[in-house]
Amino acid sequence: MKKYGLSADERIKKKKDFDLIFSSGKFIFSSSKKLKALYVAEENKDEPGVKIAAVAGKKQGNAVWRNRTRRLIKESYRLNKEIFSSTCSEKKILLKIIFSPFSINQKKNKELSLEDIWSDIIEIMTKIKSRL
RNA sequence: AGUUCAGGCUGGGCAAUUGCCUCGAAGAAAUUCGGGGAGGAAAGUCCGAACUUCAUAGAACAGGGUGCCGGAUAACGUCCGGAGGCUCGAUAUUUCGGGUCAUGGAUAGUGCCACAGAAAAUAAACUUCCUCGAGGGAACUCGUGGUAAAGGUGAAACGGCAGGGUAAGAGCCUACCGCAGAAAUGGUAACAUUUCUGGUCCCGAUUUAGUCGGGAUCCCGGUUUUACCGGGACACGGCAAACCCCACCCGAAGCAAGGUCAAAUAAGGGAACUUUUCCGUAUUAUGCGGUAUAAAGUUGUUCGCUUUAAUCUGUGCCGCAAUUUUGUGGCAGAGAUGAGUUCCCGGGUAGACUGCUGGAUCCCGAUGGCAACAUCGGGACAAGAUAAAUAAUUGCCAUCCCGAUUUUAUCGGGAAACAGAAUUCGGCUUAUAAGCCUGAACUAUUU
RNA sequence: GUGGGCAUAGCUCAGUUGGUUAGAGUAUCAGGUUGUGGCCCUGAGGGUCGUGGGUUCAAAUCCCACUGCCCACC
Repeated sequence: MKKYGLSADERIKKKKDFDLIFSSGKFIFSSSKKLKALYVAEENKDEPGVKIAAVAGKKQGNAVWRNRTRRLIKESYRLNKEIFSSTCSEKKILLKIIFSPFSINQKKNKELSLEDIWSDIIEIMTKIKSRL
């Protein structure tokens, strides 16, 4: 597995997984309220690891803005995913997380850059890690 | 020269690092190497097609759409060319240029036209006007007829204006304009231009004159050509984006179409196996009672409790009854129905694959055409994802703006739109920073 | 991909066979009533009828295009 990669195995692809997380997941917000996250942790001894997805609601912006926001979230996760790499394999846990923007939208934050997202992603990831 | 508006074109480039999707090659695999990776609107989903399935013997109705004429096209509500209307500007009185138009039919029928006005659609009633008669001194009143000119309102008033004419008047007559019809010429056509729409006589109704109806002859046009028919006009206000009529077009649904494979599950079909053991009792009945075993249900679990272990038909042997047919009981073994279990078929859900990108394709040139476009020749292959890839960061160079130095360059800072493929094409509509091109309007300066 | 609906005063809604002041409730403001406030009574203001075109003598109403919101189906 690549150190800074984000292949298809590390993303949530199935509709059942999304239904599970949206129905029984736990919320976590960043301190600036820019982002929110839903996560589910389940025991899985065969394939421990982390799976993520990025979701942007339809009312928050048009297609270009939503795509860019999701790419920025995935990019900042990709460069920081070493936070989870050791703990999940030790505890035999499969962690599933959905990130999505919360208070930001296209009208307020038209030009979004990586620096706006970076610190919030790290904060959410460390919070989830401490709760496991 | 600037500003605004309308239309059109372009829609920053190169490199490095880290990633994603897809295709190809290598490898047992992890993975490695190489090729490719958003738009002019990908958008809105407003039209038209291709493609697929369903239904089909054909047609019509209903419903929907389109609407000046000709052409282009696979098709269109699109495009090109032309005609006409409206409008703006210039010129200066007739043309030129720009913009724009859902531009068939109001004599097929129905309906609507507020307020005001005499009247809003069969032209008639009312007021006024005029002749004649009666009354009266007169103003005037009443009756009889004539006429549709006047009524000033309205968005719109039943051709306009001028002259003649008359008792008053009227296309009643005349000139010009408008409208309508016919013919000729030009044009494929829409349409445009030009010309014509007249004269004489007789009879009847009514009358002051006119007018109306009928007829004859000359004239014009057509046909079936010694003949027949038609014509010689002022009638018909607007609205069809009101119903409607006419002409033309449309079968329905959509890639979540459709096809292939196929966990699960219901119905159905086929095959195999199972459908019990012991004891007692009775005989009209394979019955009844007990016991063990198995399965199912109940319960957190065990025990316990409840239910089920079926039904029918031949065959052979034995016992009993009777008259030989026969009846009845037991045992053995077989078949059928039902039930249960397992397997297979079938079915098609989740899921996977396919449809899936090479096509009415794009670029260049020649020929035909005013053009849209067509034909021919040469060349090119250019995203294919599915909770959905096409990205992030940095540097350099271009473009524009601001500031400083300074004199045409340098330094520093900043800006760069609208927007993301989802089966594929042809259009339309809408959004769009900056730069460039074309056109129109306005403003200023100079000559 | 397909189909349907809504937009009118600050708010909730009438009004759409086209017709001459676009109306009601509530809210706001002013006056009255009361010792004061509320309730109550009287009056006033407040509308580019979502935007832009067109048809018509006349458009909130009819037609076309656009914007925003909502709903349904496979």
